[in-house]
Amino acid sequence: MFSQPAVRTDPIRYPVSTRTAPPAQSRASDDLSRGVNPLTRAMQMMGTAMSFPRNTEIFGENEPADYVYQVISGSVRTYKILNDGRRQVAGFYLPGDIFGLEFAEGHTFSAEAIADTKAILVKRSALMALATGNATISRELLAITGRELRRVQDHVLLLVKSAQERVVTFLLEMAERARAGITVELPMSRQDIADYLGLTIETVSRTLTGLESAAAIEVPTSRRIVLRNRSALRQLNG
Amino acid sequence: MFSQPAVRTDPIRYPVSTRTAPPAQSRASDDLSRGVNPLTRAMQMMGTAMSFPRNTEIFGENEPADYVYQVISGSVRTYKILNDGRRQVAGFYLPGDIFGLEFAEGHTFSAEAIADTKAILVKRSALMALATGNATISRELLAITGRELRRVQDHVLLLVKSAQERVVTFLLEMAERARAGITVELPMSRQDIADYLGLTIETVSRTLTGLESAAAIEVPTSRRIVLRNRSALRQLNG
DNA sequence: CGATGCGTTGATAACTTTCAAATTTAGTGG
DNA sequence: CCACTAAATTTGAAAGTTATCAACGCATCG
Repeated sequence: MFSQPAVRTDPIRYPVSTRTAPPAQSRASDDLSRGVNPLTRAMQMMGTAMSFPRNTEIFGENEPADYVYQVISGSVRTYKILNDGRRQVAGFYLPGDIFGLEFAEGHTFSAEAIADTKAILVKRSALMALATGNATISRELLAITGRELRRVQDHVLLLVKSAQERVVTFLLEMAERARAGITVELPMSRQDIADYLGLTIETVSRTLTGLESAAAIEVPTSRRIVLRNRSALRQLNG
Repeated sequence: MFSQPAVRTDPIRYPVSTRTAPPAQSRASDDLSRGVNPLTRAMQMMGTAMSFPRNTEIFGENEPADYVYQVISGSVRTYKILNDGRRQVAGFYLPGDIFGLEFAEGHTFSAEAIADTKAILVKRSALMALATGNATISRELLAITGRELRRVQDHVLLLVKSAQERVVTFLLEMAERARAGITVELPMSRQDIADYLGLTIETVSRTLTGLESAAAIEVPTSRRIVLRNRSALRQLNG
Protein backbone atom coordinates (compact mmCIF):
# COMPACT_ATOMS: atom_id res chain seq x y z
CA MET A 1 0.00 0.00 0.00
CA PHE A 2 0.92 3.65 -0.28
CA SER A 3 2.43 2.63 -3.53
CA GLN A 4 0.83 4.15 -6.58
CA PRO A 5 1.71 7.31 -8.44
CA ALA A 6 -0.05 10.33 -7.11
CA VAL A 7 -2.09 11.48 -10.08
CA ARG A 8 -3.33 10.03 -13.27
CA THR A 9 -5.67 12.68 -14.55
CA ASP A 10 -4.66 16.19 -15.32
CA PRO A 11 -7.60 18.47 -14.68
CA ILE A 12 -6.93 21.69 -16.52
CA ARG A 13 -8.40 24.32 -14.23
CA TYR A 14 -10.86 26.47 -16.02
CA PRO A 15 -10.11 30.19 -15.68
CA VAL A 16 -11.33 31.29 -12.28
CA SER A 17 -13.36 34.19 -13.60
CA THR A 18 -15.54 31.77 -15.49
CA ARG A 19 -15.69 29.10 -12.82
CA THR A 20 -16.90 31.12 -9.88
CA ALA A 21 -19.84 33.49 -9.64
CA PRO A 22 -21.79 32.00 -12.53
CA PRO A 23 -22.45 34.76 -15.05
CA ALA A 24 -25.99 35.28 -16.28
CA GLN A 25 -25.64 33.40 -19.52
CA SER A 26 -28.36 31.83 -21.59
CA ARG A 27 -31.51 30.66 -19.83
CA ALA A 28 -31.72 26.96 -20.48
CA SER A 29 -35.24 25.85 -21.18
CA ASP A 30 -34.97 23.81 -24.31
CA ASP A 31 -34.94 20.08 -24.94
CA LEU A 32 -34.91 18.76 -21.40
CA SER A 33 -38.19 20.46 -20.54
CA ARG A 34 -40.42 17.84 -22.12
CA GLY A 35 -42.96 16.83 -19.51
CA VAL A 36 -40.42 16.80 -16.70
CA ASN A 37 -40.95 16.96 -12.98
CA PRO A 38 -41.49 20.20 -11.03
CA LEU A 39 -37.95 20.32 -9.72
CA THR A 40 -36.33 20.11 -13.14
CA ARG A 41 -38.71 22.80 -14.32
CA ALA A 42 -37.83 24.94 -11.32
CA MET A 43 -34.13 24.45 -11.92
CA GLN A 44 -34.50 25.49 -15.52
CA MET A 45 -36.45 28.57 -14.46
CA MET A 46 -34.07 29.62 -11.72
CA GLY A 47 -30.83 28.29 -13.10
CA THR A 48 -28.01 29.56 -15.23
CA ALA A 49 -26.47 27.53 -18.01
CA MET A 50 -22.73 27.21 -18.01
CA SER A 51 -20.22 25.42 -20.20
CA PHE A 52 -17.30 23.31 -19.07
CA PRO A 53 -14.70 22.19 -21.60
CA ARG A 54 -13.54 18.58 -21.51
CA ASN A 55 -11.45 17.67 -18.47
CA THR A 56 -12.09 20.88 -16.57
CA GLU A 57 -13.08 20.89 -12.95
CA ILE A 58 -16.66 21.80 -12.11
CA PHE A 59 -16.12 21.79 -8.38
CA GLY A 60 -13.52 20.41 -6.04
CA GLU A 61 -13.80 18.17 -3.02
CA ASN A 62 -14.42 20.17 0.17
CA GLU A 63 -15.24 23.34 -1.71
CA PRO A 64 -18.42 25.07 -0.50
CA ALA A 65 -21.40 23.24 -1.97
CA ASP A 66 -23.29 26.38 -2.97
CA TYR A 67 -24.69 25.13 -6.26
CA VAL A 68 -26.65 22.17 -7.52
CA TYR A 69 -26.10 21.07 -11.12
CA GLN A 70 -28.05 19.42 -13.85
CA VAL A 71 -26.36 18.09 -16.96
CA ILE A 72 -27.77 19.49 -20.21
CA SER A 73 -25.28 17.96 -22.62
CA GLY A 74 -21.98 16.17 -22.27
CA SER A 75 -21.14 14.14 -19.20
CA VAL A 76 -19.56 14.44 -15.80
CA ARG A 77 -17.57 12.28 -13.41
CA THR A 78 -17.38 12.74 -9.66
CA TYR A 79 -14.39 11.29 -7.86
CA LYS A 80 -12.09 11.37 -4.91
CA ILE A 81 -8.32 10.94 -4.71
CA LEU A 82 -7.52 8.35 -2.06
CA ASN A 83 -4.67 8.57 0.40
CA ASP A 84 -2.48 6.25 -1.66
CA GLY A 85 -2.98 8.39 -4.78
CA ARG A 86 -5.49 6.15 -6.48
CA ARG A 87 -8.59 7.80 -7.85
CA GLN A 88 -12.04 6.41 -7.10
CA VAL A 89 -14.76 7.53 -9.48
CA ALA A 90 -18.02 7.82 -7.56
CA GLY A 91 -20.37 8.30 -10.46
CA PHE A 92 -21.04 9.35 -14.02
CA TYR A 93 -23.76 11.88 -14.82
CA LEU A 94 -25.44 12.05 -18.20
CA PRO A 95 -27.86 14.61 -19.68
CA GLY A 96 -30.83 15.12 -17.37
CA ASP A 97 -28.96 13.90 -14.28
CA ILE A 98 -28.63 16.10 -11.21
CA PHE A 99 -25.35 16.14 -9.28
CA GLY A 100 -23.56 18.16 -6.65
CA LEU A 101 -26.48 18.27 -4.19
CA GLU A 102 -25.05 18.12 -0.68
CA PHE A 103 -26.34 18.27 2.87
CA ALA A 104 -23.15 19.38 4.47
CA GLU A 105 -21.15 22.53 3.82
CA GLY A 106 -18.63 21.10 1.39
CA HIS A 107 -18.67 18.81 -1.60
CA THR A 108 -17.98 15.14 -0.84
CA PHE A 109 -16.35 14.61 -4.23
CA SER A 110 -14.73 16.57 -6.99
CA ALA A 111 -16.52 16.87 -10.32
CA GLU A 112 -15.06 17.17 -13.80
CA ALA A 113 -16.48 17.38 -17.30
CA ILE A 114 -15.64 14.19 -19.19
CA ALA A 115 -16.50 15.78 -22.53
CA ASP A 116 -17.42 19.37 -23.32
CA THR A 117 -20.40 19.79 -21.07
CA LYS A 118 -23.23 22.21 -20.58
CA ALA A 119 -24.93 22.27 -17.19
CA ILE A 120 -27.53 24.30 -15.34
CA LEU A 121 -26.49 25.73 -12.00
CA VAL A 122 -28.91 26.62 -9.24
CA LYS A 123 -28.03 28.05 -5.87
CA ARG A 124 -28.63 25.42 -3.25
CA SER A 125 -29.95 28.02 -0.85
CA ALA A 126 -32.53 29.08 -3.42
CA LEU A 127 -33.59 25.50 -3.94
CA MET A 128 -33.84 24.91 -0.21
CA ALA A 129 -35.84 28.09 0.26
CA LEU A 130 -38.18 27.02 -2.50
CA ALA A 131 -38.55 23.63 -0.87
CA THR A 132 -39.50 25.14 2.48
CA GLY A 133 -42.70 26.64 1.12
CA ASN A 134 -43.44 23.94 -1.41
CA ALA A 135 -44.16 20.38 -0.37
CA THR A 136 -43.92 19.15 -3.95
CA ILE A 137 -40.40 20.49 -4.41
CA SER A 138 -39.50 19.25 -0.98
CA ARG A 139 -40.66 15.76 -1.80
CA GLU A 140 -38.84 15.95 -5.10
CA LEU A 141 -35.57 16.84 -3.39
CA LEU A 142 -36.04 13.89 -1.08
CA ALA A 143 -36.78 11.68 -4.07
CA ILE A 144 -33.64 12.80 -5.90
CA THR A 145 -31.57 12.06 -2.85
CA GLY A 146 -33.29 8.72 -2.55
CA ARG A 147 -32.41 7.89 -6.16
CA GLU A 148 -28.81 8.92 -5.59
CA LEU A 149 -28.79 6.71 -2.52
CA ARG A 150 -30.06 3.81 -4.60
CA ARG A 151 -27.40 4.45 -7.20
CA VAL A 152 -24.61 4.36 -4.63
CA GLN A 153 -26.08 1.22 -3.06
CA ASP A 154 -25.93 -0.39 -6.50
CA HIS A 155 -22.32 0.75 -6.76
CA VAL A 156 -21.58 -1.16 -3.54
CA LEU A 157 -23.19 -4.28 -4.98
CA LEU A 158 -21.13 -3.81 -8.13
CA LEU A 159 -17.84 -3.67 -6.26
CA VAL A 160 -18.22 -7.10 -4.67
CA LYS A 161 -18.61 -8.82 -8.03
CA SER A 162 -15.90 -10.37 -10.19
CA ALA A 163 -14.09 -8.26 -12.78
CA GLN A 164 -16.11 -9.67 -15.64
CA GLU A 165 -19.38 -9.12 -13.83
CA ARG A 166 -18.43 -5.53 -13.03
CA VAL A 167 -17.63 -4.74 -16.64
CA VAL A 168 -20.79 -6.40 -17.94
CA THR A 169 -22.97 -4.67 -15.37
CA PHE A 170 -21.37 -1.38 -16.30
CA LEU A 171 -22.01 -1.87 -20.01
CA LEU A 172 -25.63 -2.86 -19.49
CA GLU A 173 -26.20 0.07 -17.16
CA MET A 174 -24.64 2.55 -19.57
CA ALA A 175 -26.68 1.14 -22.43
CA GLU A 176 -29.84 1.62 -20.41
CA ARG A 177 -29.01 5.09 -19.13
CA ALA A 178 -27.98 6.37 -22.54
CA ARG A 179 -31.19 4.82 -23.92
CA ALA A 180 -28.93 3.33 -26.56
CA GLY A 181 -29.92 0.61 -28.97
CA ILE A 182 -27.34 -2.10 -29.23
CA THR A 183 -24.52 0.39 -29.72
CA VAL A 184 -23.24 2.24 -26.67
CA GLU A 185 -21.11 5.34 -27.06
CA LEU A 186 -18.98 5.63 -23.95
CA PRO A 187 -18.07 9.19 -23.07
CA MET A 188 -15.36 8.10 -20.65
CA SER A 189 -11.88 6.63 -20.97
CA ARG A 190 -10.75 3.18 -19.88
CA GLN A 191 -9.10 4.80 -16.89
CA ASP A 192 -12.42 6.39 -15.89
CA ILE A 193 -14.17 3.03 -16.19
CA ALA A 194 -11.43 1.25 -14.27
CA ASP A 195 -11.53 3.80 -11.46
CA TYR A 196 -15.31 3.47 -11.26
CA LEU A 197 -15.21 -0.33 -11.19
CA GLY A 198 -12.29 -0.58 -8.78
CA LEU A 199 -10.15 -2.35 -11.38
CA THR A 200 -7.07 -1.53 -13.44
CA ILE A 201 -7.28 -0.40 -17.05
CA GLU A 202 -5.49 -3.60 -18.04
CA THR A 203 -8.18 -5.74 -16.45
CA VAL A 204 -10.96 -3.69 -18.07
CA SER A 205 -9.26 -3.96 -21.44
CA ARG A 206 -8.67 -7.69 -21.13
CA THR A 207 -12.26 -8.27 -20.01
CA LEU A 208 -13.63 -6.38 -23.00
CA THR A 209 -11.37 -8.39 -25.29
CA GLY A 210 -12.61 -11.56 -23.64
CA LEU A 211 -16.24 -10.57 -24.11
CA GLU A 212 -15.51 -9.82 -27.74
CA SER A 213 -13.88 -13.25 -28.19
CA ALA A 214 -16.99 -14.77 -26.65
CA ALA A 215 -19.08 -12.91 -29.25
CA ALA A 216 -21.01 -11.08 -26.54
CA ILE A 217 -19.89 -7.65 -27.73
CA GLU A 218 -17.97 -5.90 -30.49
CA VAL A 219 -15.54 -3.05 -29.93
CA PRO A 220 -15.24 -1.24 -33.27
CA THR A 221 -13.53 1.72 -31.62
CA SER A 222 -12.45 1.98 -28.02
CA ARG A 223 -15.33 4.29 -27.13
CA ARG A 224 -17.99 2.36 -29.02
CA ILE A 225 -19.34 -0.96 -27.79
CA VAL A 226 -21.88 -3.02 -29.69
CA LEU A 227 -23.92 -5.36 -27.51
CA ARG A 228 -24.17 -8.39 -29.76
CA ASN A 229 -25.76 -10.76 -27.29
CA ARG A 230 -27.61 -9.11 -24.49
CA SER A 231 -29.00 -12.28 -22.97
CA ALA A 232 -25.49 -13.72 -22.78
CA LEU A 233 -24.40 -10.50 -21.10
CA ARG A 234 -27.26 -10.67 -18.65
CA GLN A 235 -26.19 -14.21 -17.81
CA LEU A 236 -22.69 -12.93 -17.09
CA ASN A 237 -23.73 -9.94 -15.03
CA GLY A 238 -24.16 -11.90 -11.81
CA MET B 1 -19.37 -17.59 -10.49
CA PHE B 2 -22.77 -19.02 -9.57
CA SER B 3 -20.82 -21.22 -7.26
CA GLN B 4 -21.45 -20.61 -3.60
CA PRO B 5 -23.98 -22.28 -1.35
CA ALA B 6 -27.29 -20.51 -1.30
CA VAL B 7 -27.60 -19.50 2.32
CA ARG B 8 -25.30 -19.00 5.23
CA THR B 9 -27.54 -17.39 7.79
CA ASP B 10 -30.65 -18.93 9.12
CA PRO B 11 -33.13 -16.19 9.96
CA ILE B 12 -35.68 -17.65 12.30
CA ARG B 13 -38.87 -15.95 11.28
CA TYR B 14 -40.50 -14.28 14.21
CA PRO B 15 -44.15 -15.30 14.69
CA VAL B 16 -46.23 -13.33 12.23
CA SER B 17 -48.67 -12.09 14.81
CA THR B 18 -45.86 -10.23 16.51
CA ARG B 19 -44.09 -9.09 13.35
CA THR B 20 -46.89 -7.33 11.53
CA ALA B 21 -49.31 -4.71 12.82
CA PRO B 22 -47.08 -3.43 15.63
CA PRO B 23 -49.03 -3.78 18.87
CA ALA B 24 -49.27 -0.80 21.17
CA GLN B 25 -46.49 -1.76 23.51
CA SER B 26 -44.45 0.47 25.75
CA ARG B 27 -43.88 4.07 24.74
CA ALA B 28 -40.17 4.46 24.40
CA SER B 29 -39.02 7.77 25.76
CA ASP B 30 -36.15 6.89 27.99
CA ASP B 31 -32.38 7.09 27.55
CA LEU B 32 -32.20 8.15 23.94
CA SER B 33 -34.14 11.34 24.53
CA ARG B 34 -31.25 13.33 25.94
CA GLY B 35 -31.06 16.54 23.95
CA VAL B 36 -31.80 14.88 20.64
CA ASN B 37 -33.06 16.36 17.42
CA PRO B 38 -36.72 17.04 16.68
CA LEU B 39 -37.13 14.01 14.46
CA THR B 40 -35.92 11.56 17.09
CA ARG B 41 -38.21 13.23 19.59
CA ALA B 42 -41.09 12.99 17.14
CA MET B 43 -40.37 9.32 16.49
CA GLN B 44 -40.35 8.59 20.19
CA MET B 45 -43.66 10.43 20.60
CA MET B 46 -45.37 8.78 17.66
CA GLY B 47 -43.67 5.44 17.65
CA THR B 48 -44.20 2.03 19.13
CA ALA B 49 -41.41 0.04 20.72
CA MET B 50 -41.00 -3.53 19.59
CA SER B 51 -38.59 -6.32 20.41
CA PHE B 52 -36.84 -8.59 17.96
CA PRO B 53 -34.97 -11.64 19.23
CA ARG B 54 -31.52 -12.35 17.88
CA ASN B 55 -31.44 -13.44 14.23
CA THR B 56 -35.07 -12.66 13.53
CA GLU B 57 -36.14 -10.76 10.47
CA ILE B 58 -37.35 -7.20 10.97
CA PHE B 59 -38.38 -6.72 7.38
CA GLY B 60 -37.65 -8.43 4.09
CA GLU B 61 -36.37 -7.11 0.80
CA ASN B 62 -39.22 -5.88 -1.42
CA GLU B 63 -41.74 -5.94 1.40
CA PRO B 64 -43.82 -2.77 1.67
CA ALA B 65 -41.73 -0.10 3.39
CA ASP B 66 -44.50 1.10 5.66
CA TYR B 67 -42.40 1.72 8.75
CA VAL B 68 -39.26 3.58 9.69
CA TYR B 69 -37.17 2.19 12.53
CA GLN B 70 -34.87 3.51 15.20
CA VAL B 71 -32.66 1.20 17.22
CA ILE B 72 -33.12 1.55 20.98
CA SER B 73 -30.89 -1.30 22.09
CA GLY B 74 -29.20 -4.18 20.33
CA SER B 75 -28.10 -3.94 16.71
CA VAL B 76 -29.32 -4.60 13.22
CA ARG B 77 -27.88 -5.65 9.87
CA THR B 78 -29.37 -4.88 6.49
CA TYR B 79 -28.42 -7.12 3.60
CA LYS B 80 -29.27 -8.55 0.25
CA ILE B 81 -28.81 -12.07 -1.11
CA LEU B 82 -27.05 -11.85 -4.47
CA ASN B 83 -27.89 -13.96 -7.49
CA ASP B 84 -25.01 -16.35 -6.82
CA GLY B 85 -26.19 -16.94 -3.27
CA ARG B 86 -23.64 -14.74 -1.56
CA ARG B 87 -24.91 -12.31 1.02
CA GLN B 88 -23.90 -8.66 0.93
CA VAL B 89 -24.36 -6.79 4.19
CA ALA B 90 -25.27 -3.19 3.43
CA GLY B 91 -24.95 -1.75 6.88
CA PHE B 92 -24.99 -2.16 10.64
CA TYR B 93 -27.26 -0.05 12.83
CA LEU B 94 -26.51 0.65 16.46
CA PRO B 95 -28.61 2.30 19.21
CA GLY B 96 -29.81 5.70 18.05
CA ASP B 97 -29.49 4.86 14.35
CA ILE B 98 -32.45 5.11 12.03
CA PHE B 99 -32.97 2.49 9.33
CA GLY B 100 -35.58 1.27 6.91
CA LEU B 101 -36.46 4.69 5.52
CA GLU B 102 -37.28 4.27 1.84
CA PHE B 103 -38.48 6.45 -1.02
CA ALA B 104 -39.91 3.69 -3.10
CA GLU B 105 -42.70 1.27 -2.22
CA GLY B 106 -40.57 -1.63 -1.09
CA HIS B 107 -37.51 -2.14 1.07
CA THR B 108 -34.21 -2.23 -0.80
CA PHE B 109 -32.68 -4.63 1.69
CA SER B 110 -33.73 -7.12 4.30
CA ALA B 111 -33.11 -6.32 7.96
CA GLU B 112 -32.38 -8.68 10.84
CA ALA B 113 -31.63 -8.27 14.51
CA ILE B 114 -28.00 -9.22 15.17
CA ALA B 115 -28.60 -9.46 18.90
CA ASP B 116 -31.84 -9.18 20.87
CA THR B 117 -32.96 -5.77 19.75
CA LYS B 118 -35.51 -3.20 20.75
CA ALA B 119 -36.56 -0.66 18.13
CA ILE B 120 -39.11 2.09 17.71
CA LEU B 121 -41.38 1.84 14.69
CA VAL B 122 -43.09 4.81 13.11
CA LYS B 123 -45.40 4.70 10.14
CA ARG B 124 -43.62 6.25 7.18
CA SER B 125 -46.84 7.89 6.05
CA ALA B 126 -47.18 9.57 9.45
CA LEU B 127 -43.63 10.82 9.26
CA MET B 128 -44.12 12.12 5.76
CA ALA B 129 -47.34 13.83 6.74
CA LEU B 130 -45.60 15.43 9.67
CA ALA B 131 -42.81 16.59 7.37
CA THR B 132 -45.24 18.24 4.97
CA GLY B 133 -46.37 20.77 7.54
CA ASN B 134 -43.10 21.09 9.38
CA ALA B 135 -40.00 22.46 7.69
CA THR B 136 -37.78 21.37 10.56
CA ILE B 137 -38.85 17.74 10.34
CA SER B 138 -38.64 17.95 6.58
CA ARG B 139 -35.06 19.19 6.74
CA GLU B 140 -34.26 16.54 9.31
CA LEU B 141 -35.53 13.78 7.03
CA LEU B 142 -33.39 15.15 4.25
CA ALA B 143 -30.42 15.30 6.61
CA ILE B 144 -30.90 11.69 7.69
CA THR B 145 -31.02 10.59 4.10
CA GLY B 146 -27.94 12.68 3.42
CA ARG B 147 -26.10 10.95 6.27
CA GLU B 148 -27.16 7.56 5.00
CA LEU B 149 -25.92 8.58 1.57
CA ARG B 150 -22.58 9.56 3.04
CA ARG B 151 -22.37 6.24 4.86
CA VAL B 152 -22.96 4.27 1.68
CA GLN B 153 -20.43 6.42 -0.17
CA ASP B 154 -17.91 5.52 2.51
CA HIS B 155 -18.81 1.89 2.02
CA VAL B 156 -17.89 2.24 -1.66
CA LEU B 157 -14.54 3.72 -0.70
CA LEU B 158 -14.04 0.86 1.74
CA LEU B 159 -14.61 -1.82 -0.88
CA VAL B 160 -11.79 -0.68 -3.14
CA LYS B 161 -9.20 -1.00 -0.39
CA SER B 162 -7.03 -4.01 0.42
CA ALA B 163 -8.27 -6.63 2.88
CA GLN B 164 -6.14 -5.29 5.69
CA GLU B 165 -7.29 -1.73 5.09
CA ARG B 166 -10.93 -2.81 5.04
CA VAL B 167 -10.65 -4.61 8.35
CA VAL B 168 -8.77 -1.76 10.00
CA THR B 169 -11.21 0.81 8.70
CA PHE B 170 -14.06 -1.30 9.98
CA LEU B 171 -12.56 -1.61 13.45
CA LEU B 172 -11.87 2.11 13.73
CA GLU B 173 -15.35 2.94 12.53
CA MET B 174 -16.99 0.55 14.97
CA ALA B 175 -14.90 1.92 17.81
CA GLU B 176 -16.03 5.42 16.97
CA ARG B 177 -19.68 4.57 16.48
CA ALA B 178 -19.90 2.57 19.67
CA ARG B 179 -18.14 5.42 21.48
CA ALA B 180 -15.86 2.73 22.85
CA GLY B 181 -12.61 3.33 24.62
CA ILE B 182 -9.88 1.08 23.40
CA THR B 183 -12.04 -2.01 23.73
CA VAL B 184 -14.65 -2.64 21.06
CA GLU B 185 -17.46 -5.09 21.60
CA LEU B 186 -18.55 -6.35 18.22
CA PRO B 187 -22.21 -7.36 18.10
CA MET B 188 -21.77 -9.20 14.80
CA SER B 189 -20.15 -12.46 13.72
CA ARG B 190 -17.11 -12.89 11.47
CA GLN B 191 -19.49 -13.86 8.69
CA ASP B 192 -21.38 -10.59 9.13
CA ILE B 193 -18.14 -8.65 9.01
CA ALA B 194 -16.89 -10.58 5.99
CA ASP B 195 -20.13 -10.02 4.11
CA TYR B 196 -19.99 -6.31 4.90
CA LEU B 197 -16.38 -5.97 3.81
CA GLY B 198 -16.72 -8.12 0.69
CA LEU B 199 -14.21 -10.67 1.99
CA THR B 200 -14.34 -14.26 3.23
CA ILE B 201 -14.41 -15.11 6.92
CA GLU B 202 -11.01 -16.74 6.52
CA THR B 203 -9.49 -13.53 5.24
CA VAL B 204 -11.07 -11.51 8.03
CA SER B 205 -9.82 -13.98 10.60
CA ARG B 206 -6.31 -14.09 9.17
CA THR B 207 -6.16 -10.31 8.99
CA LEU B 208 -7.17 -9.97 12.64
CA THR B 209 -4.54 -12.53 13.58
CA GLY B 210 -2.00 -10.58 11.58
CA LEU B 211 -2.91 -7.32 13.31
CA GLU B 212 -2.58 -9.07 16.62
CA SER B 213 0.86 -10.38 15.67
CA ALA B 214 1.80 -6.83 14.73
CA ALA B 215 0.73 -5.71 18.21
CA ALA B 216 -1.86 -3.33 16.76
CA ILE B 217 -4.78 -5.09 18.44
CA GLU B 218 -5.63 -7.84 20.90
CA VAL B 219 -8.46 -10.31 20.45
CA PRO B 220 -9.25 -11.68 23.93
CA THR B 221 -12.51 -13.19 22.67
CA SER B 222 -13.75 -13.29 19.11
CA ARG B 223 -16.30 -10.55 19.74
CA ARG B 224 -13.97 -8.30 21.74
CA ILE B 225 -11.17 -6.33 20.11
CA VAL B 226 -8.72 -4.18 22.04
CA LEU B 227 -7.16 -1.41 20.00
CA ARG B 228 -3.62 -1.46 21.33
CA ASN B 229 -2.08 0.98 18.88
CA ARG B 230 -4.51 3.33 17.26
CA SER B 231 -1.95 5.40 15.41
CA ALA B 232 -0.51 2.25 13.86
CA LEU B 233 -4.05 1.30 12.86
CA ARG B 234 -4.65 4.71 11.38
CA GLN B 235 -1.48 4.27 9.35
CA LEU B 236 -2.81 0.98 8.02
CA ASN B 237 -6.29 2.19 7.22
CA GLY B 238 -5.38 3.67 3.82
C1' DC C 1 7.31 13.04 -39.14
C1' DG C 2 8.15 12.55 -34.35
C1' DA C 3 6.05 13.16 -29.92
C1' DT C 4 2.35 12.04 -26.93
C1' DG C 5 -1.49 9.88 -24.92
C1' DC C 6 -4.48 6.00 -24.87
C1' DG C 7 -5.40 1.27 -25.32
C1' DT C 8 -3.98 -3.54 -25.81
C1' DT C 9 -1.28 -7.61 -24.91
C1' DG C 10 2.13 -10.58 -22.41
C1' DA C 11 4.66 -12.43 -18.39
C1' DT C 12 5.08 -12.52 -13.63
C1' DA C 13 3.94 -11.43 -8.87
C1' DA C 14 0.80 -10.46 -5.17
C1' DC C 15 -3.37 -11.06 -2.96
C1' DT C 16 -7.57 -13.36 -1.82
C1' DT C 17 -10.38 -17.33 -2.21
C1' DT C 18 -11.26 -22.13 -1.93
C1' DC C 19 -11.05 -26.48 0.18
C1' DA C 20 -9.87 -29.05 4.22
C1' DA C 21 -9.13 -29.80 8.92
C1' DA C 22 -8.17 -28.53 13.67
C1' DT C 23 -9.62 -25.85 17.59
C1' DT C 24 -12.41 -23.10 20.36
C1' DT C 25 -16.83 -21.44 21.85
C1' DA C 26 -21.71 -21.62 22.68
C1' DG C 27 -25.96 -23.96 23.41
C1' DT C 28 -28.75 -27.92 25.28
C1' DG C 29 -30.34 -31.59 28.02
C1' DG C 30 -29.63 -34.28 31.86
C1' DC D 1 -23.23 -27.63 36.94
C1' DC D 2 -21.32 -30.89 33.62
C1' DA D 3 -21.12 -33.43 29.40
C1' DC D 4 -22.16 -33.49 24.81
C1' DT D 5 -23.17 -31.63 20.33
C1' DA D 6 -23.37 -28.11 17.03
C1' DA D 7 -21.71 -23.87 15.50
C1' DA D 8 -18.18 -20.49 14.97
C1' DT D 9 -13.51 -19.38 14.39
C1' DT D 10 -8.86 -20.21 13.25
C1' DT D 11 -5.15 -22.22 10.61
C1' DG D 12 -2.89 -24.52 6.57
C1' DA D 13 -2.05 -25.59 1.63
C1' DA D 14 -3.21 -24.97 -3.01
C1' DA D 15 -5.67 -22.67 -6.70
C1' DG D 16 -7.63 -18.72 -8.88
C1' DT D 17 -8.08 -13.90 -9.85
C1' DT D 18 -6.38 -9.43 -10.45
C1' DA D 19 -2.49 -6.20 -10.18
C1' DT D 20 1.98 -4.89 -11.59
C1' DC D 21 5.62 -4.19 -14.76
C1' DA D 22 6.94 -3.92 -19.46
C1' DA D 23 6.45 -3.51 -24.31
C1' DC D 24 3.94 -2.60 -28.37
C1' DG D 25 0.42 -0.57 -31.60
C1' DC D 26 -2.46 3.02 -32.97
C1' DA D 27 -4.31 7.41 -33.52
C1' DT D 28 -3.92 12.44 -32.90
C1' DC D 29 -1.64 16.69 -33.10
C1' DG D 30 1.79 20.02 -33.51
